[in-house]
Amino acid sequence: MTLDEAWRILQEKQFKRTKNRDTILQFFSENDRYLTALEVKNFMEEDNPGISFDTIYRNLSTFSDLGILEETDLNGDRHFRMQCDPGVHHHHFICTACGKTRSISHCPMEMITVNLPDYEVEGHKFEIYGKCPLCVAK
Amino acid sequence: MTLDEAWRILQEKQFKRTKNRDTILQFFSENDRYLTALEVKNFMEEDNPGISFDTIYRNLSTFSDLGILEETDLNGDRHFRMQCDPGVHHHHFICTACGKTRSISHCPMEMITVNLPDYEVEGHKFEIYGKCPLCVAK
DNA sequence: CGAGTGAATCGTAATGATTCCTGTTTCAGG
DNA sequence: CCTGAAACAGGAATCATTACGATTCACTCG
Repeated sequence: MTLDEAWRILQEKQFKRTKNRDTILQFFSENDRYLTALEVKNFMEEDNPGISFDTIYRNLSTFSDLGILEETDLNGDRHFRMQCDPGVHHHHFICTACGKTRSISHCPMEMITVNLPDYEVEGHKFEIYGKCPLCVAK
Repeated sequence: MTLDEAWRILQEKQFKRTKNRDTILQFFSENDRYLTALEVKNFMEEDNPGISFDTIYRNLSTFSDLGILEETDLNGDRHFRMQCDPGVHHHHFICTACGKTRSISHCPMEMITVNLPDYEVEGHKFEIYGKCPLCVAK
């Protein structure tokens, strides 16, 4: 997702355009991988030393709710990345060394829900972990 | 997995037979679902009020390492359940209401790794969330 | 069977991520 | 430019999890 698309969504929902939101989105648009709140904070402190975790988490949650960011739990910590393909269902390979991701378009759900009659499926999680070609080379 | 199988593994690896480990395994063998450390602690306090979290987590981690328990992160918290089919790769449907699980034998990995040449796959996570037939009925 | 040894445990303190609270600042609209 | 609502800063609180020194326990061997 581009910065413009993100801001279009935010303004449509009446969210204000603030410096902090700009900086956060900027950071995500430059980093094509899952990031933690701490990484975001470290980046933001460069030009806003007093930034608070409250601000970070509030905005990350907002962005996640609006579908601007994708969110996942890795080792019990929340991680966020720019929504890579809005509206298109997909999964990720996640590099455990550098954090970079690769989209996986195949989703196993259709094949499986057939075998779950009477079950009410609400969601699912499918992620593949390993080393990307670049990190394998090292 | 049965209690006997679990103890066979533990004794093979020279782990001592303690009251706490007995109680923990007992609890898991009676509850066919993912449990938190807190749930385990609450159960154990009935006959051991002074039980410490250190003991709980240490043993849960040990059991998980030995393949006696299966472990997963749900909403950022560690959850454990008795290994249901040792040695046989499978996934789970997890009921978000009662926590009960149902094994899913189908695994989408073969189909996908083909499309990840040069990637080094270390692991994957596939879980389905929703309501089981019993909880749907309510 | 009873002492010795290292594993296991207890009790509590520390940690790290996340959330909450309160007063202050900033944004957008009139 | 003024104003109310949204957003923010700073710090305290919470929750799960881990760490640690002191103590107890399970098993071994004499």
